[in-house]
Amino acid sequence: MNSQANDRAASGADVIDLGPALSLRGVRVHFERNAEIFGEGEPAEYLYRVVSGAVRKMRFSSDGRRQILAFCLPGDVFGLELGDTHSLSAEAVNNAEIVMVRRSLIEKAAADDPRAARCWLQYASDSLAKAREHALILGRKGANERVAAFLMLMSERCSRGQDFDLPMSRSDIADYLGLTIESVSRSFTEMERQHAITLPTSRHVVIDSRSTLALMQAA
Amino acid sequence: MNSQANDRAASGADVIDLGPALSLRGVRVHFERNAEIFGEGEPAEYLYRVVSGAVRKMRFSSDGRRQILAFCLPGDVFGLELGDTHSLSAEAVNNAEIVMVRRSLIEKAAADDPRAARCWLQYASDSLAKAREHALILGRKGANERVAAFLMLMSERCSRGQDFDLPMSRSDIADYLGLTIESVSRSFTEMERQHAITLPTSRHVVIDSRSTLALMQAA
DNA sequence: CGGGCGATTGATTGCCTTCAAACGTGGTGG
DNA sequence: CCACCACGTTTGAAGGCAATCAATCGCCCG
Repeated sequence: MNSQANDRAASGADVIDLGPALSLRGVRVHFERNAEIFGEGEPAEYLYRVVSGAVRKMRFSSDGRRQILAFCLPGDVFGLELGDTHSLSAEAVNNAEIVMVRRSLIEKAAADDPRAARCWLQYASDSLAKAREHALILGRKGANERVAAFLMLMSERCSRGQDFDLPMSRSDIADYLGLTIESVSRSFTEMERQHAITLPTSRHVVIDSRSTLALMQAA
Repeated sequence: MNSQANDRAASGADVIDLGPALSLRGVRVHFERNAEIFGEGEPAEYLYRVVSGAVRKMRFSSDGRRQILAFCLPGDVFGLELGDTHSLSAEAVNNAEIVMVRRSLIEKAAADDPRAARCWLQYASDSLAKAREHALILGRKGANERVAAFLMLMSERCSRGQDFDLPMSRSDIADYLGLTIESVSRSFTEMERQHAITLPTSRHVVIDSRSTLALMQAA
């Protein structure tokens, strides 16, 4: 069902599109749940685009704690580096279809065409905005606020109505928000108790009151 | 001071340098302590470079809490946007000399010269790396870890030996690290107690044991 | 000398983490 | 088809750490 949407959107799903002036044909690859796509420090030879499924970008702090910096959902491009190596790791959250394009193609396009360079710049700028938004969430003190903000984000990305499926586990959410899985779970329960959401299953979220959710996010 | 500005022997103090291929002459301006340099949502007509002093980049969450996203120290470039408006505010932490350059000059240079475009890209990429590092600090759980990590960062930037001056107040540090001023103060005291640092004054930091500090940073 | 501001210290509260156990679901093998 | 296990999730109880409230200190400046 979602293959329909994706096939249509890319008019050939094996293309990576960074803007009107930068569209490149690539190879489609399948990654299984929890498979590593690339690791921190590895040579950055490709960039990637999610066709279906989800990807987590992550790093480990020196004491072994995992930090998830972002989730990539269908349509998102990731792994594009300026330097020679990847500055973080990427894994498939669940079974995922990924398109890969050699980075050298991007570099050539950017060197030849200023408009392509601008597309690349736009991508970098968007990444920065997302990273700042994430830092803002992490700066929030309360667990409920963080989880509410996360749900608002995900509903904008995933939802075509009032409900959607979370691609990732509680553990992933916890590592993204700087909390424990127990705290995340408790926040979900609390939001259900306040009739902001309903959870038919642990992964399926129904937004009952967007305003209540927005309230929890702000305070 | 105009004669100073025209003096090329100023070794480019009134020049913004984004790399070998992108160097632009600007105007030097003075900002007083706590003066706003630009506000969130304002038109982004200039980019800036710190000559002396320090600048804080910040946003406010919906409930009024201030979040500092980064400090800019001498040499740092800030305020360069791809869109029409600034995505955050900037204020002088203390009296500061700032060089301003019209953004249109950068855009023209980038459109004409691919190497200039690449410098801009490099700047964006560096900003992203810093934002991620910040997110990593905020994701760490302990207050001591955050403050230790902050001191390590600042000592790399500010210090030419074992000691340096912090340009910003405890309140600024707290809003950067997602803590309260009391927690920051207690962490400083704790690090003094462990003989990692000494504080001759509240702003002047002496690093007594970099290894102890590194240990606290890790966890 | 007095006032004001930032920083430190102390006492208490509250929230999140930790440790622990129970629950539910999906998958496998009997 | 059902029993059973594994895994992710939820819930409970207790402790720890940072926030909060409040008072004092030190310093700069008038």
